[in-house]
Amino acid sequence: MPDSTPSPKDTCYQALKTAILTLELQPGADLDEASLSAEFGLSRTPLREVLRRLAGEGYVDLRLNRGARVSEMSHTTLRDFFLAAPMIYGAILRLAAESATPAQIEKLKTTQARFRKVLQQGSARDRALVNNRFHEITGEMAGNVYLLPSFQRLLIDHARISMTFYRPRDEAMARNVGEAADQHDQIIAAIEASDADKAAALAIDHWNLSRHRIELFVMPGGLDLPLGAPPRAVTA
Amino acid sequence: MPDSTPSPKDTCYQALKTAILTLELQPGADLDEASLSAEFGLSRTPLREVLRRLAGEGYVDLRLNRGARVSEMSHTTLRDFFLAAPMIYGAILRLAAESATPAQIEKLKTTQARFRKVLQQGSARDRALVNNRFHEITGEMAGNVYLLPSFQRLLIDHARISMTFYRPRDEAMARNVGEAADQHDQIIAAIEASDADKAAALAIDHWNLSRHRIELFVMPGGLDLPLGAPPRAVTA
DNA sequence: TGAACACGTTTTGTATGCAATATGTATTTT
DNA sequence: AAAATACATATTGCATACAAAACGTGTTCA
Repeated sequence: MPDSTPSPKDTCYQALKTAILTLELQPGADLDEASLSAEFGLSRTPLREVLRRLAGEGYVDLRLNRGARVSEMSHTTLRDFFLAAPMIYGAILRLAAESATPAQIEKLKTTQARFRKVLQQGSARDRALVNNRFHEITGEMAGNVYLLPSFQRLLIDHARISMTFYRPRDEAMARNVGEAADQHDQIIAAIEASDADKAAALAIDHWNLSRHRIELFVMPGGLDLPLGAPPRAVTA
Repeated sequence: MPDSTPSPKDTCYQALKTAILTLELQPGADLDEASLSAEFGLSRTPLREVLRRLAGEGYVDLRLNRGARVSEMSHTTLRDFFLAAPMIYGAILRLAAESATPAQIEKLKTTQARFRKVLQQGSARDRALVNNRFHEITGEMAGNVYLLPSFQRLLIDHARISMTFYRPRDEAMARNVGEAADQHDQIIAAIEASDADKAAALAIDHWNLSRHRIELFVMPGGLDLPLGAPPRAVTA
């Protein structure tokens, strides 16, 4: 039988991952080896291996002789993000539609059901995590080892960005998030119908919606700019 | 002044990397911690961290309680490879053309000069490594943190596939490799001219040539098949 | 007053020893 | 003779101890 008790190492790995995704550990935060190893009940050696792994996956940055930090999210990365995301996700959903297994589709539906639930009664944290899981599953469906590294790197920052707008006490925002859930349903339908073109198109739509959501958030109507900063056009 | 002596850890990391890229360490090969740590003069602890890092970058696979192996290259990955490569590399070169610095362009030219040199008088190993470096630099130029993970994963297997056809004692193959070098020059020109569309188009061409090279190699004209194995169609 | 320096503290990096898991071989059992 | 099992061996995983590097603080010197 499979070992039901997860090792402290796995626990630590998962905990750090979700803490970073949910911004409980903020970008740039210092990760002290001693305190972390104490917190999770393992010695520094395996903890360091966990940090190495997280670094490889893009969750943290390592600096020689100066410890680990939660990976940064600069403004330049936001631009890079929206350049890469539609292309990668388009390819992922195309492949997912071509080769998803029934079992995977079932898993995706279950996750989508959970997503709708947490949209109604969950926290921003729950929403970001379940949404993240939804997209992770589409990545598993695509099953292309060369696309996955970038896709998962995208999902990390997508989850972190999500955290800023998944607490919508704002009408426009709530409607936007509801639309995202509808798109999830369409994505599932396209995958189930093996309609690769439809799936790829929906990927683009999904990111356009996401970008719009961010613009709603980053540009809530006009913040005061520092003196001397010239106003910039929002659209390209 | 910067430390001129590389640490044993870095030496080990680089050595393993190039050994894997050049197939000196073959896909699936077992990596024994004890012997490796002895070979590179460091203890198992830092060596394990090197292996973890290499795993994160896609060079090796880790199996719980069963050590590290050089990552496999199955036939299914070859298909995935040519699905992902043109898209990713197209995007990389597009971005490279948009934002390469003069210093980076200079580095690319230097590398291309080295490439032409090793094409004439270098080993297959040299050719694969310098070609790999050429494309790595284009990745640096693009500078998009979300695209790089997949791109570097592609470059690993590209280098390993290259190793099989960079020893051309075959006329068609030699011409093909020469064409690749010409394409490199065109790529440099497009980047220097900030011509993103041209660069992206060249990326596609470059992969088509690469695919053709592989077909030449995988289908050299007809090997004797084992009895009972039905002949298969080459094209889809 | 300000900058540089020296020293003590803190934190990261490495080595070694031990525990746990997997592997290979010989023996036993049917 | 084949399969299963028990045991010895080898290899990986983890904890601790030590070395080295970075950081903060207080002092000295211009």
